[in-house]
Amino acid sequence: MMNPLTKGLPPIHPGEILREDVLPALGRPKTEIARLLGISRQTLYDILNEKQPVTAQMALRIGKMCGNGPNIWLNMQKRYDLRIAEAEIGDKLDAIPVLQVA
Amino acid sequence: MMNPLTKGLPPIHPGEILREDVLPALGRPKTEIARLLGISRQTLYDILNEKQPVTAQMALRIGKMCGNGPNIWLNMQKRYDLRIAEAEIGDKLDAIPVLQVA
DNA sequence: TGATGTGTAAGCCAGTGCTTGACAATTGAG
DNA sequence: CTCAATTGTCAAGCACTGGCTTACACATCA
Repeated sequence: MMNPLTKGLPPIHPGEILREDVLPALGRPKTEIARLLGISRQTLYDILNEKQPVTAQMALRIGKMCGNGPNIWLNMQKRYDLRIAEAEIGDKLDAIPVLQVA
Repeated sequence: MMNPLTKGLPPIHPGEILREDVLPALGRPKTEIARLLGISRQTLYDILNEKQPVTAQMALRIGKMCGNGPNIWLNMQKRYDLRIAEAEIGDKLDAIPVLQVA
């Protein structure tokens, strides 16, 4: 049986949405976006290239700029992190017993 | 007007739930819990004392042991992180404009 | 008595989030 | 054409974090 966490969905990094959908829709130079977000240009590129996660602070910034709040972004990152973590320690998880409440 | 993120709820660290409710219900020595989770005793104490966050890996471990999955733990941590981050950069957020879709 | 658990502290290490600075290549306005 | 701005990427640095080991004093209990 398939792991219930997976459900066939690929792990999507928030940077992908930002790069593919959001920024194109805004239609502004990335240099300006970074300046408006109050972060370095390099950091923005790292997120867009999925080399850096969307932290809570970043989620607040991006959520503010997009007008949709931080939760969407942080949730995406959370799901992404879970997938990565599961791939990393999934085997060790089997060794952890499910404890019964005494 | 109150910030919609806050809603009067205090930011609860997952370690508090673990310390106050879960571990007492399990009724096992913390030393054993740490061993079963596959983490160091110190790390467990740091989480219980809210000095370390519940990472994705930790959420998987704890979720497995408690039988309720990782999401609850990671969501709690996410909400907690958002509160902290908001307290840290809340003022700088005001400087970020809400961009209109061109 | 000795083994086990509790709580805390100190120090270490690898990794991460984010920064600045620099570079070559490209685009666009006057 | 020319010059300024944008793009995409690399390298190095810095402060901090997640997790570990080791250690200590105290409490509990077979």
